[in-house]
Amino acid sequence: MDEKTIIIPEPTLRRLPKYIHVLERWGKAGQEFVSSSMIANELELDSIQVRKDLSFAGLTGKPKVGFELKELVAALHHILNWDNKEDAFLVGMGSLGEAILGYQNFKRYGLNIIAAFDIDKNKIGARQAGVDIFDLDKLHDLTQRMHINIGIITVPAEAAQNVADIMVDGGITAIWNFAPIHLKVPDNIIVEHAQLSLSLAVLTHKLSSKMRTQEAVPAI
Amino acid sequence: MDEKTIIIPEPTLRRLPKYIHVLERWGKAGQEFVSSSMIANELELDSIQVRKDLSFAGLTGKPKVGFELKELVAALHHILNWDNKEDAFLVGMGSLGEAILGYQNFKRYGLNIIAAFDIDKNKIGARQAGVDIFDLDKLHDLTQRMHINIGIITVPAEAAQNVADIMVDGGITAIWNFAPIHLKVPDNIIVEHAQLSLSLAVLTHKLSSKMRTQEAVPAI
DNA sequence: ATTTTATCGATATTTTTATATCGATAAAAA
DNA sequence: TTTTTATCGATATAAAAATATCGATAAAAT
Repeated sequence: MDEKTIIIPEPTLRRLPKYIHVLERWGKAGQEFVSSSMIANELELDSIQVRKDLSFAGLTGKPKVGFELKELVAALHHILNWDNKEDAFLVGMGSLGEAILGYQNFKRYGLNIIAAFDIDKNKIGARQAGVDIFDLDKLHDLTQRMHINIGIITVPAEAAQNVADIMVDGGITAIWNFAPIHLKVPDNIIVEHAQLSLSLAVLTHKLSSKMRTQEAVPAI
Repeated sequence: MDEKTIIIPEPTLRRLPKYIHVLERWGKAGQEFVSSSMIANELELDSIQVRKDLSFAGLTGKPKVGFELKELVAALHHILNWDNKEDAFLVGMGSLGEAILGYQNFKRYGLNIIAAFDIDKNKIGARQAGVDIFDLDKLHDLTQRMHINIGIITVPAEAAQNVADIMVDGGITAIWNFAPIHLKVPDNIIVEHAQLSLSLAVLTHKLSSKMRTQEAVPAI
């Protein structure tokens, strides 16, 4: 009842995986307690921010020692629903699709890709990373019959909207979109754009501003 | 002189590629002018926000018609330094590394990956997507000799810090990091984390909140 | 020729996010 | 046992980002 009313800010959501990653690493090393300041220090964040983010986990930390590590990891996983396995379909077996299929780590995040789709006859029927590749024709039917919630789009931009339409029609409720195009879907469908170019944009812009600054102030 | 003093907010930087993508699509279709509201409508954003973002391009739009499309695309490219080719090294020829190498589109963003590195003897010496794969041993020397600015890290988390250290030591100034770990580098080095898990976190959290809400309010 | 309209661009307001402050508390040190 | 210390957690403030307002203007419609 509480869980659904609390809205977690997106910037916080994006930091939670970072916390999980450090905590899991420390957990393997045998650590039992962690404090906000330890995490902040490791990730070069503000400890107040970390504490606020962690507060969404709903745990109470002990003064002077912090939080019980395993408990905290479990709570963070729960927030992201990474403690639940969720089946997904992936469409587009180009290089990016293959990479995502091959990247076993997603299973740790509860993402279980159980089938892939493409239009290329040479790919259809084959298996990749233990997953069968089907004809795109089958997407609608299989989505519906298997009650799949998550669809991953790794097709070229021109094909993406069509794939999204088929997914939505088949009952998919969340789309992870890697194509560089804004998908138009009904309001109740969740779309997360995971476009590498957005991240690259930040990098290249910062690099060029930096180079400009250095040119302006030559070696002292 | 103006260019370096104006700081562009990161949320804006992350939207610029989206604008570029739509504009290029429309440009191919023969469109000559675009308005903020057209873009906003297409991307489901606020037109005021789009106008403010576009203002960083430094162009003046005409009332009633908007901006000259080609001019705007060029200006946006320039902000991101995508009108300049920048050589880069990629380290880690796992599935993600291969995907990035194979994803030719990055060339459109000015990113030119000219060599790849790994520690796997079976991969070293081979070519992938027209790029030679070298022994990691060679990374430091080649970075230095070729004055490479951008390093891309696609190795497992455990190996990432070491690779980053070698890159920094070799003179790299910007790192695009795909490993799920926070890299510790000197202040003057730019690091952009492009971790898929951050984006997945937003998706899975939203999906689970949505499912909880639907459970609470069963079919009407 | 005049009015209407869609847009820009500047400034103002609101909302969101990040950061600071401070009392309370449990562990460690004196 | 008392003091010091590191932390939590709540509340307050500041900074950043998103959104609203409004006059100016050029194109289109009347």
